[in-house]
Amino acid sequence: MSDKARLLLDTAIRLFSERGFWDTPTALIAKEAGVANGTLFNYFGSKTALIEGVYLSLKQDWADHIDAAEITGDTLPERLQECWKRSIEWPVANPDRYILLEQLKQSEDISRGTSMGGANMFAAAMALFAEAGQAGLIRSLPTDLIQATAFGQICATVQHITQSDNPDINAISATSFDMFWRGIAVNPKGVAA
Amino acid sequence: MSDKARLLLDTAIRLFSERGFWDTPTALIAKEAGVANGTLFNYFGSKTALIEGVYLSLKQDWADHIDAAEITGDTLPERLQECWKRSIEWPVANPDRYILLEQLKQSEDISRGTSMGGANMFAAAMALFAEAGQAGLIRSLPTDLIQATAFGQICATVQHITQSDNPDINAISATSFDMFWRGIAVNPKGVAA
DNA sequence: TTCGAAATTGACTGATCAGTCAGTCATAGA
DNA sequence: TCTATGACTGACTGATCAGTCAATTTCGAA
Repeated sequence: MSDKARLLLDTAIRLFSERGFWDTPTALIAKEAGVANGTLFNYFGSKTALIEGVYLSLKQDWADHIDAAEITGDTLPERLQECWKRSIEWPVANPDRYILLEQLKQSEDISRGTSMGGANMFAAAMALFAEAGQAGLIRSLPTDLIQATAFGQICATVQHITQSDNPDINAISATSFDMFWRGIAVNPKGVAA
Repeated sequence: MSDKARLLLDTAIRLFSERGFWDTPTALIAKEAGVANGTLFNYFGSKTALIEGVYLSLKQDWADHIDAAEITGDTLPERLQECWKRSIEWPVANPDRYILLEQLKQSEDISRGTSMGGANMFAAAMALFAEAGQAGLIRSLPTDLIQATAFGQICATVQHITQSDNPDINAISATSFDMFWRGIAVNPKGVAA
């Protein structure tokens, strides 16, 4: 990706966060990025293409945070908990970007193809779930349901943290993972919150 | 609410579902509702006011479904499970309206005041949680986190059902409640999925 | 230094649409 | 029947904006 495209994306992310998609003319994005109106359309063929670019960029940011370093931990649940914690950190650290991403996920402008494409944010976690299933640590439950539940609970945790004063992020993250793990584990005793 | 306002709301809900907010001109809503352009603005002062009306109407629909009949059940967990099941039924039965509601919840057009206002969809469930807490059935966890988690897991369950072929809604609903209850209960043994 | 291709520019256009308002008309009350 | 009321109408306006394109600038290669 060229520097100009990167600059336009970052400017768009900032302005979309501040003003919303439909109150942010492309001309303003170009102006704030310091390029001409027409230049924006050299890099993104339409406003919709720009919005899709923003979506993929935010998703990639989140995925990169989760995959930033090797997942370590003695036991599978510990490694899963590490994934869980990282998944919560990015939205908490980047609330504006997270809100924007949530809006885009629902938006009619993100085609089904685009919404599926790009980074799979939870590839690492999914692999660990598969391993845990093989190891007999998880009760027999639909994989889809486990994944959707995990994502739903992570978002719920983010919301709870965001609304708290002085939250202890690590503690809340551990508590919410404990709730989740008790729900799916064959023998949840092994993990303390 | 007058018949005309109701008619305009229903027409708007249908068109917003079919075409999205920003591809639905107010003139089209009025036309499809069989009234003049200007009449829409007699009932809703602006397009934003109309959108907020749609949001409140959908939220009320969902709440009405949950509160449709007295919650019965011998034990508190059974009554909670009944609430859980009803909460899932409406989105599954009205996927278009549910998707629209999710979009609106994120939308910049719904002011914080509006998003808080209107029916509290989970008032009945909240009361039951409070009772369960008093009765010592629930572990010590932040109330906020429990509520957010419940909502997140319900939405995850809806997503899972929506993506399934021939889903057994009652069974999945029971399974997902079981996952949730194991997460928060002092002694989850009492409830079988 | 010259040349050509590619990148950049920004004034412009054509279409869209929220919201207005002067006028119409159905109805109720006298 | 006559009149007053206000709900309703729909053509119109003023502003907005995505996207275009001919002109200009940049820059690397010869």
